[in-house]
Amino acid sequence: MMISEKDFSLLLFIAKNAGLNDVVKSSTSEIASELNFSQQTVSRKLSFLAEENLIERKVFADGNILSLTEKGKKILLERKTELDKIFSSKKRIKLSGKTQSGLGEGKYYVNLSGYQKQFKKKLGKKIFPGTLNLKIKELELNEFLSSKEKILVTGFSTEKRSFGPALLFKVKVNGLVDGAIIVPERTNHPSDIIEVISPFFLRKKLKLKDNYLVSLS
Amino acid sequence: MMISEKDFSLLLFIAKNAGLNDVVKSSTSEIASELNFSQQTVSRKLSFLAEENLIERKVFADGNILSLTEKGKKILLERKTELDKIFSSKKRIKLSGKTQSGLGEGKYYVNLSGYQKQFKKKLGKKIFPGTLNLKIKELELNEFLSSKEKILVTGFSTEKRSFGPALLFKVKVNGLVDGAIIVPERTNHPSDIIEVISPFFLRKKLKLKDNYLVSLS
DNA sequence: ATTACTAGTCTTCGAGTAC
DNA sequence: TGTACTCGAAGACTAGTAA
Repeated sequence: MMISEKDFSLLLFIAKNAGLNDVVKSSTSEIASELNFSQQTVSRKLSFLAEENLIERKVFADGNILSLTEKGKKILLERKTELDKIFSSKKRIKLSGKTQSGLGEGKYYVNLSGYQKQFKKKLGKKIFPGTLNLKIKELELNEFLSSKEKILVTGFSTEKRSFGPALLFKVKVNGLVDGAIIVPERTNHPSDIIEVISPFFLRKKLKLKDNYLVSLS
Repeated sequence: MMISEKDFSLLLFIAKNAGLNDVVKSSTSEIASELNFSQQTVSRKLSFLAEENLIERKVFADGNILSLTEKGKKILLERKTELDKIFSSKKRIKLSGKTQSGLGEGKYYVNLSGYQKQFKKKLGKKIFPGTLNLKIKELELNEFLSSKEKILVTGFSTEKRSFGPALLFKVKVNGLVDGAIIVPERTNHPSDIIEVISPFFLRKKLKLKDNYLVSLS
């Protein structure tokens, strides 16, 4: 079931006039002139909304008695929740860093299938087999990461050795490109270099060279 | 300009992914599969939204960079405000009263064109030339009225005499019918009788006789 | 890979009316 | 007054395809 904009306006009209738990009495032509629809459209749409169980409707000789059903209220609430989220989201804190040439270490780890599988599952996409190294200010990093959700990547063992767990923090690189900061869960040497993974080869996609300024948000 | 449901979904998609003040990069087909539209529809609708100045759009060979304009944000905010109102409205307090036969006094005052004009302007409809008298409990009345918005009706003078200002409080009679309680602004004798005006002849419309119970909300 | 035009199909609208 | 059916017109959608 897909409700149209006009359907939604009608639902809103009923909600406004009846409230969530009361009824409103009105005729199709009265509603029509209020919403700038035709009388016929209101008639058709009221039937539809009642059929879909979004409203309760009783038709009398002099108009309709209308109220919202639980399902109707739910639809309105869903909309409200979506909009609330959009307007309540805090301003993104940004973190700036400068590109560094990596040692190829990141590439090795990120390529391990024990990690790759989890990246795909938790970030939704296959990750480019390499990392972008950024030099940042440690103090800023802590503040930045504390505003982000932690995603845990568990450790695993191969026949030869074991690999520790890590944390991912989703970011937008230069405001556009999806990526994630990856840090070992228990790092013994705090560092001012972070590694960013992404479905894309970031150096190429963003045309980066060493010592270029990159923003994460 | 009337935006459709699909337009709105698209706007919402951009708002969710770009946030209010940032951009998002995506292709028409990517958005299409996300929203279950066709690629062509997304293309058409993005053009439309950009034309209507609801979004800013830059088209590149590998997709679009999209963000909300102030006008786009405003539309979302309007929706949010409407829904907030619906969900924040307190439960209506009700007031019960019993019908009384009036003295015809109310009818006289309500009929004066100096008042009638204001009724029409402030309540939106021509008022039936008569009042419904209800006997209520004064304590309940105060609480009830304090939850309502006051609408002021100004006094006026004719050649013969002058008429004082009054207050209106919009109500629903028996949960259905629009009406308003009217009280003189400076009443010298507090009373347990109130007068209700309405676009309709309430006694007839609600099939009332003396001493019938009527609810106001 | 993209975006977006064309053209045919499907959906939705409202004027005219019936009841 | 009401609601709501029919039916022709207008609008919106997508498959095919060009660029």
